[in-house]
Amino acid sequence: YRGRSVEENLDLFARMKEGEFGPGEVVLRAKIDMAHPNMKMRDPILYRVVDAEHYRTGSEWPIYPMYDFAHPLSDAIEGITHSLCTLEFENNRAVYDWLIERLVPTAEEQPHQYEFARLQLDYTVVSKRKLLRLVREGVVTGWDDPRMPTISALRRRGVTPEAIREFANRVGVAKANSRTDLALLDSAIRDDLNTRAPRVMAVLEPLRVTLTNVEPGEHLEVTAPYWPPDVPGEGVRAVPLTRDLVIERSDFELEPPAGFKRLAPGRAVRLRHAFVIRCDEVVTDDAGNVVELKCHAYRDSVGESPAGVKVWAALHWVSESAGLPFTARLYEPLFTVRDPDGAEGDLLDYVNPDALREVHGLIEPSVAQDAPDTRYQFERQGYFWRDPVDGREPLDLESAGARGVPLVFNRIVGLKDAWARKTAAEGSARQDSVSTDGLRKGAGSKRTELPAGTEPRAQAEQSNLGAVLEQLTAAQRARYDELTAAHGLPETDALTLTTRVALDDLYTATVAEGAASTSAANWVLNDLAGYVGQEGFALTGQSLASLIGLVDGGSITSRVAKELLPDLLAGADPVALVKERGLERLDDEQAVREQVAAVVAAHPDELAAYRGGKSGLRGFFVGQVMRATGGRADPKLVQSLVEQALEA
RNA sequence: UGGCCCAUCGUCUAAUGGCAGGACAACGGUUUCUGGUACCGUCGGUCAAGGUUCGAAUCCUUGUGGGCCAGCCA
Repeated sequence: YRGRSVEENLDLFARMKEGEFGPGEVVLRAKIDMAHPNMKMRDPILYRVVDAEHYRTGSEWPIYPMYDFAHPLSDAIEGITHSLCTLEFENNRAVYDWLIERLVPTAEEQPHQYEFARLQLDYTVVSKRKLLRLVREGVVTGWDDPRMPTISALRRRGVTPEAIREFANRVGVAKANSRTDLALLDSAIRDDLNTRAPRVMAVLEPLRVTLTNVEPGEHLEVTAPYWPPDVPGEGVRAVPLTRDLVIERSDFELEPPAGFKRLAPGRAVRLRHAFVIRCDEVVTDDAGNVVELKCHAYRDSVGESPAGVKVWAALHWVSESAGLPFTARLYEPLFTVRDPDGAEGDLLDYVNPDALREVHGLIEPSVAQDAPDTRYQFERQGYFWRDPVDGREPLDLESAGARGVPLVFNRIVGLKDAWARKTAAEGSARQDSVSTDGLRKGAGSKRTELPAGTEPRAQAEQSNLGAVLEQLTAAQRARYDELTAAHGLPETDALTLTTRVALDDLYTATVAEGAASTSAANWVLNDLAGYVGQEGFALTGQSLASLIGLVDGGSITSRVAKELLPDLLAGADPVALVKERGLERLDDEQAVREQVAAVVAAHPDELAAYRGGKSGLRGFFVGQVMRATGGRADPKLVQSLVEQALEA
């Protein structure tokens, strides 16, 4: 079909549009190159017949463009300048450019496609297909299940847009495939919520505390500020304080380990915002579990320290009779491995069964008066808000005391917990010493493991050269011998020239114009290899030879020569350019010395740092002088003068 | 196997060929009625080997590792 005439194709396309053909019968393709190394360029399909119901045109319109056709056209029509997409479309850019060049007349109007790496997160997957499977198979409750990495899930969990943007800023944009640590997300969320979440007290896993010297019916009240002193914000609330309280189970230890700063038998701690209590008696059940603490209250210690009593910590608490029962949903990473995509076997084998944990606790009653979308910090626990789907029933204060009020809080993110970190670290250290290493997954880096058999690399390369030489044709072999023997080029250089004809042509032309063979080879191989063969490459051997002459003869610095390169590639004459722009090398010691002095004088801080031992700054000074002279100063001279000036 | 892309502290990311810097994490300290916050400090990196250059994370070559492409999907 590639040979069919334009007229015939146009007619066929018109009939395609009229709906004469069914799906699969005909297709419109771009005639590019069926042998193109990039598969996307092998005559890509542009239009096909689709038998589908469109939400606006119904089944009237029968043909639809492929992505590769629609993308460049819609960009051009909409006046897009930079079209951004993810890395997997890199190969498609060739088709994009091919179409744009043919369809958009001027370079100024031509849009360009740029690719960037997709954001991937540790311990989760972000591919829509895989997330869909989690939804379909009921691993999660839906796309907005707070365990999911979707925007709707983050929103439901309580993460603010500002936190997500800040996270995105911290991650940045690059072309390297990477996988971001969840800690980066967590810290962005905490930074955001720290200044906007009022503090309240909630006990997630309650342990009963009875204050022996507070009467059963006695109703005390403390006034507590919503904000700590270091966070701007005003307002207070009343917190009921009664004989019956609860504290966090983890805030009491029968036998406190070293470093444990909380409540234990005989110890005293402060009830946050209230008085200090002392644990006098521990009540256990038949199985030996701690079920209740009987404590003495230092009732005069609100706002002051009781004399002669060591206060170990300040603990959050809630009145058992006045507090509101609630459910807390605690979220952990969705998967048990850092990279579930890369793990062997079925994805679902790595789902973390504890990604959602529900606990039932008590919260201070003040929250009943707040807007339902208030985000709180539960002191010493984390940031929470009421789940927008299951936890937003209007709260009736009258009935709030009654159990069964649907008060459901999501943990948005936990607070940093130095104590938990410490105990976890010690725990795993103990484990490691017992178990064989590697049981705790090797969190090691992606590429530190060296491939097996890299030892005898030098040898391998040696024999590799021999093997490559074997494969050369007779003509190539002759050329290789000529370059190594007659021209005196190193083996690797000779080999590259031998196998890359375009480079060899330029090299030959340059040498023919009188350039030294090693200089010519260095320039061609090191500085020009990336440009030779590109569109608009107009550098001749003559021009290169005269450039080399200028450098080797000491007329210009190599730095200036390299800066001239873009002009030379476009066909400019080096000698004329140097004359026109006044780029001759600056050898006048007095003039350079003045420049050095000026630069040193202009950077007193750097000078002090250098003299303080930051010797790398010498390069900074050299660079500044080179810049000041437009790259013209003889770098060796600059180097020695800078050294003199810095040591002076 | 071919073509294209990528490689910098444990993680993410900067650095017109001229100071390898920042954030997170970790570790230590100060402050604290949150083992939070804030502040100070410490540790730690250019995948490897060659080459070009006065000077290379940056340019060249080769190697290694990773990603993408062979749908009438996007």
